Amino acid sequence: MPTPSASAARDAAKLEYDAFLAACPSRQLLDRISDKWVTLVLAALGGDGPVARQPVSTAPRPLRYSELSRRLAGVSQKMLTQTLRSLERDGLVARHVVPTVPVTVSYELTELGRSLQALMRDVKDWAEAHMDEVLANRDAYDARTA
Amino acid sequence: MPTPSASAARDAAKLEYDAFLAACPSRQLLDRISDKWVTLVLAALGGDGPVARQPVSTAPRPLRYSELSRRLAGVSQKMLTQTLRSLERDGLVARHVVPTVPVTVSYELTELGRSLQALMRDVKDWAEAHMDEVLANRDAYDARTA
DNA sequence: CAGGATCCAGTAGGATACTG
DNA sequence: CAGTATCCTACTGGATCCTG
Repeated sequence: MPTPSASAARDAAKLEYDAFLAACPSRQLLDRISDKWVTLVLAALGGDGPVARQPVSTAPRPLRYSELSRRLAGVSQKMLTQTLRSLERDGLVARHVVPTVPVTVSYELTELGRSLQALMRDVKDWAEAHMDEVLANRDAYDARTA
Repeated sequence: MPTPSASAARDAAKLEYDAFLAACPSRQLLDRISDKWVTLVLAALGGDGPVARQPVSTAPRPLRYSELSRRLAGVSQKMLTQTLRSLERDGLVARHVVPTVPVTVSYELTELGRSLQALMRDVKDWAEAHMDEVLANRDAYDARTA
């Protein structure tokens, strides 16, 4: 199944699925991945560098559950677990359990996950890079409508 | 031109803002743009072609409110209006009112909006392109945990 | 046509407590 | 450590009615 049909299937899929249609499964998938925590989890697991800022600093490596919860400041354990389960089910992250005591669990991106992470990282970077501009626009809008 | 918040600040912004921090404004912005309807509205206004499939078909042009609601199948008028207002306030879309009777309102992407749309289009395309793979992963996961 | 205003159900998501 | 289970609230978002 996973063979050279990669690019061929990709092209066919683009014609099959259309997120503009309410009933299309891709609409649900879009809804899933359009999530703050999904973006941040992927970013954390993928290393936060724009491309390869410092190959040493935050290189993509498996992260422990506790590392993730520390990295994603403010995330509740419920949302973190829920997000991780969802990503695991969709095959975007792989979960590794080492039966030490207490157990050691780590997460890392799959190939599929990395392909999405590359896109989501850009979105996260966009948000950080254009924050000032957006803030200024909001002020202008609010002043205009006040 | 010693403006502290002009272009120099943009570069610094990448270092200033960090969506991993709960209190950072960019976290809120990330939350805003990580929205199904935002993605779809931007895609609709930007033309849905992957890059330039048919320069004639769905070229980026201003869209009427009713055109948008038809394009985004299943969107409620509340969500559409709310999304458009939010995008307008953030300076991602421009709203044009022509005082005919009844009024004619159209929306188009701003420069800033186009910069984000380019990223979000990739995300939407990703969802459509990898739908089959994700679906297969879900089946495998569900079978495994059943 | 392009919304504004309400009402209301569903659920996302936080806080807390417990467990292998 | 890495969760699961439960409770509970607040907000999301759809449906409906109304207007310039």
